[in-house]
Amino acid sequence: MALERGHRGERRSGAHPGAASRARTRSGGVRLNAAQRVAVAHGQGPLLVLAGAGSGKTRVITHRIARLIEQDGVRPESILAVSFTNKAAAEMGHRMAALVGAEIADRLWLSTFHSFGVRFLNEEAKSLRRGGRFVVFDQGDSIGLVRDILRREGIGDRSLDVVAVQSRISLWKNRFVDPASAHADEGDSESPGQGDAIPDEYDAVAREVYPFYEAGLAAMRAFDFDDLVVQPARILRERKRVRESWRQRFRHLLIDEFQDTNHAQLELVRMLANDLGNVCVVGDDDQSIYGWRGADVGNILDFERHFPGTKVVKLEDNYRSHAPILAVANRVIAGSRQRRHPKTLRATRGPGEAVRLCPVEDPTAEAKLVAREIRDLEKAGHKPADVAVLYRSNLQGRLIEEELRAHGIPYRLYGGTQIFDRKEVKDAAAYLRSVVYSHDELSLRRILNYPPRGVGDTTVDRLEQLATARGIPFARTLALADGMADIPAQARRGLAALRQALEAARKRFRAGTGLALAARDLFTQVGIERDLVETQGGPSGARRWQNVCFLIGALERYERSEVADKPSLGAFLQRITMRFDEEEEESRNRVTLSTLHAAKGLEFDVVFLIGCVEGILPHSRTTDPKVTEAAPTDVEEERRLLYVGITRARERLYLTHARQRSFRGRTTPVTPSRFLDGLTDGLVEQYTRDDDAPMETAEVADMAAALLARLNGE
DNA sequence: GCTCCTTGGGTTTTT
DNA sequence: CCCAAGGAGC
Repeated sequence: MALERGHRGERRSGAHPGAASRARTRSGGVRLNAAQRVAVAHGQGPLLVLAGAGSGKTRVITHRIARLIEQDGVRPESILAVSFTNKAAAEMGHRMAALVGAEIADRLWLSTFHSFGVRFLNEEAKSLRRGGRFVVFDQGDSIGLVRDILRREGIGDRSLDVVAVQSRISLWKNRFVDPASAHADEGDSESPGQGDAIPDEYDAVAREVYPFYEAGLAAMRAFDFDDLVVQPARILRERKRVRESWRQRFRHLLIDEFQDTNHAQLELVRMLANDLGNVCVVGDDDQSIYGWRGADVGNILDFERHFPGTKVVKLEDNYRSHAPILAVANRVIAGSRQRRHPKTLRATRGPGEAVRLCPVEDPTAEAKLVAREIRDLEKAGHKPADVAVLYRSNLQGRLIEEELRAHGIPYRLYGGTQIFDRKEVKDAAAYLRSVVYSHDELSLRRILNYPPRGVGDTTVDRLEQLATARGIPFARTLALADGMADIPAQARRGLAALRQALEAARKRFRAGTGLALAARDLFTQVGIERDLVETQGGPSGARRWQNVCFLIGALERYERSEVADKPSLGAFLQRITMRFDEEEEESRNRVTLSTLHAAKGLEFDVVFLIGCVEGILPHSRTTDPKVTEAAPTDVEEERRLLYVGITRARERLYLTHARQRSFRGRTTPVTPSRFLDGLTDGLVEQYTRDDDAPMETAEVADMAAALLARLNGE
């Protein structure tokens, strides 16, 4: 029954026995504090848990679920717990298994909004005009579709930002504004979702594209990420019987990270909530950092209005950080000018070290400081894995990376470009999609001439014209190309070869066994391996083929794990589109490099929060009046970003700010972040290293030795 | 149909 | 300054 079976296998391989997991909690053994107990003990009706950073919210959720099952006798399959990422959902599975045992944990519905949506739409497929099978478009696909439409319909010029157009449409969709209403909205200041954004040329373009976009999805039998939430919500709203049946299914809903939900997600929760209103939401408005992509902090601020009679519990005891770190965090967030649920984190861990405020000359010196400190920390017995370097933009990470490498300090980049986003993996996946989803024109066009087989733009145009003229799907024209005189012989041969390869693969995949093998054969047959390894050549070509092999490996793993259900290529593709099977985490001992956004939910003994300067944090895009759409609320989101970063630290926190940085090739002076104002009075201490100078011979020797040791170790 | 070069842009990102 | 994406040229 559980949506995410992923955690099963991992747990079997011996992850967390319950005792170990309990021993790990720092909240004074297994006892819950008073507020936590209230949240766990709450019976029927809506519950809002305002969980400050490090206040043990996951414990509350898991203990609450366990209590519902064990004391109230709620059946596990009638509990739906929604997280934001697959990783969080899997982690929840582990924790639940530790609490109530694997058999019971596996019966729970633990999922993300989006994987719930897929499950829902698969089940309700009959009532959808798109028929039984649908392809899921990720954001890249959506952008690709918008790009095609802009080109095909001749809208705008090429300076147009396609991403901006797609994001307007996405914001509309999430507010249930359909293409017709988007037109009706014209001039309405409420237009694209983000409150007081000024309607501009992009609204006009997006409005024009929107109907084509929706038609395109329908023709391709595709749902984009927004649809995965919006469509279930809409179906539940419009069909009483479907609604009643799903409401009966779930006695209790629990939603984590509620401050990150958007309008459509709230609506889905409302539609799923039964008459008892057994909805428990957990979150922290002070950690709301995804407003820019449509998250509405109002969902948590006004939860009591959405669900009358809500019981509110505040978790303010922090079990993570030492007092000075919390004092700084409280001070930073108290400066917020936005409406919030007032909260103050209380320290339960000892007093500890003052937060270190580090002025440096420039980002290079910043990187050097970080690397040198980490080396000293290692000497003092800290493990690299206990240390993180956090920053506003990925660009900043580059410099740190270089410096750590020079010092032989092992690191891992958190987030960053995922393996499934790599071009070669997307190409390979497009082949699989073309096999399964004959209507997925986007994927078909992607592979039509990859690897190069003599099919150029002209040929594609001809086929497209033919499809339009005859009113047939684009895919069907492949079979007709042979008879078309205006298509060059080479292109005809190429298309025939592609068609046969896809057809042969389709037969093998339909059998439902040996999926991975069939995929590998397909990739080899159409020449992906040859293209990467030979044509493109070099070590990078081999590595890219390895990435493709990773996809094959993921398919193989899926095939083996999902023995209960019948494995299907379609299900696999839906999973990878939703980043289900992310890269196996290298749990080796490494320093974490991460953006502030990606760091939410993580914690470390030592945190370096670099680039605390105006223009970076807050980012200039949110403060520069010249930049369209910069609203005052965006600056407050930057403040919360800093707050999130600060509260990642358990024992030691460095806040670094450079005096100058280079911007567009120019060296520009910068000032410390406004958010640091008022932190000087005893909360923090100034910290500089005295070796902030050319390296000494001994240090060079040290670095060389560290590097050598690493090279030998790998 | 493919390759090199110019041009423009440079925040965060999971699903 | 550095990178990615589209256009002109081969």
